[in-house]
Amino acid sequence: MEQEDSCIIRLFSNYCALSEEDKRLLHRLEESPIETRAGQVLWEECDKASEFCTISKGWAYSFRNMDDGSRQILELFMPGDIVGMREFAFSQRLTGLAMIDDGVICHFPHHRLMDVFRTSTTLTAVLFAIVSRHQALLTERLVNLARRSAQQRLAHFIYEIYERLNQTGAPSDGHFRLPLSQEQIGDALGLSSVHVSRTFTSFRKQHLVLRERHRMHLPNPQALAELADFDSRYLNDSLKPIFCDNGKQERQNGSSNVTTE
Amino acid sequence: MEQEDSCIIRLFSNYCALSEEDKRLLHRLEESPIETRAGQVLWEECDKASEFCTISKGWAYSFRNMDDGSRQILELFMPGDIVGMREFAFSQRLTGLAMIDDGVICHFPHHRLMDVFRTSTTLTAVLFAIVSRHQALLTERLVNLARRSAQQRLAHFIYEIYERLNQTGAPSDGHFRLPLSQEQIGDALGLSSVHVSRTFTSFRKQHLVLRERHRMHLPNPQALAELADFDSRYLNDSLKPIFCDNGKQERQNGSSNVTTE
DNA sequence: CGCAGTATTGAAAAATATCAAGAGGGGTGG
DNA sequence: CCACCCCTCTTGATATTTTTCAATACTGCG
Repeated sequence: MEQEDSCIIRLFSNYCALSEEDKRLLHRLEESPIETRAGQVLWEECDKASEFCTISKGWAYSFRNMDDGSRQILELFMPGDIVGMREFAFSQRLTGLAMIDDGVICHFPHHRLMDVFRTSTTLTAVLFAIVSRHQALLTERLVNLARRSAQQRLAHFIYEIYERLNQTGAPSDGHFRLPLSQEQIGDALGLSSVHVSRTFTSFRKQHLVLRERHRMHLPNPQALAELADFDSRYLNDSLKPIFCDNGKQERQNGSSNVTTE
Repeated sequence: MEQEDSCIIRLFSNYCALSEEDKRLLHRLEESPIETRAGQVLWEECDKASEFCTISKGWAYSFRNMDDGSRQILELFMPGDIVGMREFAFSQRLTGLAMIDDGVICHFPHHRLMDVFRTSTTLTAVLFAIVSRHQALLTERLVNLARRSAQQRLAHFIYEIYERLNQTGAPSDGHFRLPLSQEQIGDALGLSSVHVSRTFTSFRKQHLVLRERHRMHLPNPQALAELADFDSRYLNDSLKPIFCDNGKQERQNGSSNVTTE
């Protein structure tokens, strides 16, 4: 219980109580950390894919460069996230990965995951839960891009980040850092940077979002969430206790049960 | 080797040679098949989630109803697909599921998956591979919706289906059935049904896609793929042999290796 | 001080949605 | 077999949203 510094372990612990053996296994996924610089591209779209990585410090994003020169940012990763699961079944990367901040990441090869499958049913289940949650994020982003106006998209994007940050513990009465340029935000939302700027201006006039360089302030998060038609189930509901095997198995009888409700 | 009728087993076999024991385990996921009718809603967005299901016959789609009355179709499922993984970590459904065709589906509870984790590392890895491939599809759809014109979106959508159908074996010189109305296609692509109609008309004039009710004909699939900026890696590359444990393990030494190249 | 990246604002253009009217097709009941 | 109706599709006119282009301002930094 002493090496709780690891964000991976903290992340996994959200889903299930871990045995010491499990923790030891997880620690192996964080061997050989590497310092990275802001803007550094960790891999390009067609690179060979035989590794995952975990992000220990800093933010990163996955992206795709389009034929017409534009770019789509697909996912935003924060400390504790596991990156590269998408390519488990693939030999090549399907998206690039770049650091936003300076940070620290740890690579580990695909077959290390096989060790986990072989050794710990608990960790396997938690991994599945993490992938499942990740897919929920992707789905929500898809809905956001396909069906909402520019205002709603931006509101949703900002509010999602705000919520994710709150979940990691840092309670921030509406203030937080968002180290993305308006162009990058546009790349994430499928909007031109010009329109992102206009939308921010509009939000400022409505007193919904105040942005000063990379510092954000939400005077009224509730209102922003409503504008975005934000349904937070996809972020919150996933922290329910998962079926765990280690020792106490009594949780497995009732079907699914929620933590707080 | 005699019960190869099961599409689940066929699907899994794409990734890895299966032991008889594995096949038996898989068969348990297809117990108690249920007949379903076209249009039938298998679950709604907020239903309790404690089951997956496999689709044995027919097509289905997942959807999300928006506040403004519109609807987003997220994924298209075909025989052999496993549905509902997204909610493994959740207590509620995040999207609805509806049948397009008459069909046959099989439910199985989440904890049945735990049996798989406990019993077969091979199947666990294949499951991961399937989820990974599924995530690749989602990602591609996201890029499609965020970054492409209506023409490209529709072209990409149609060509993806064409490719997926080809992969399941039915080689169809450009002819296939697409049992979706133009309104449903619009719901999938974030376009109005009117605009889908216009785009189809334009395709007909360009001799790219001929659609007659639910029958599609692609006189020149190549051209369509080019228009869509279609990169088929996300569909094809995933069939590489995955690290398998059963018996012959020699595949695990080299890092990742591709089947055909 | 000047420079490069970033943000703002206006005007015009392009893409897509909405509204509305009509056409075709297939099933059902008389 | 016909009439009718519902559903899907098509097409035109107009409205809205977002993009693009261009000019200018801001900011931190060497």
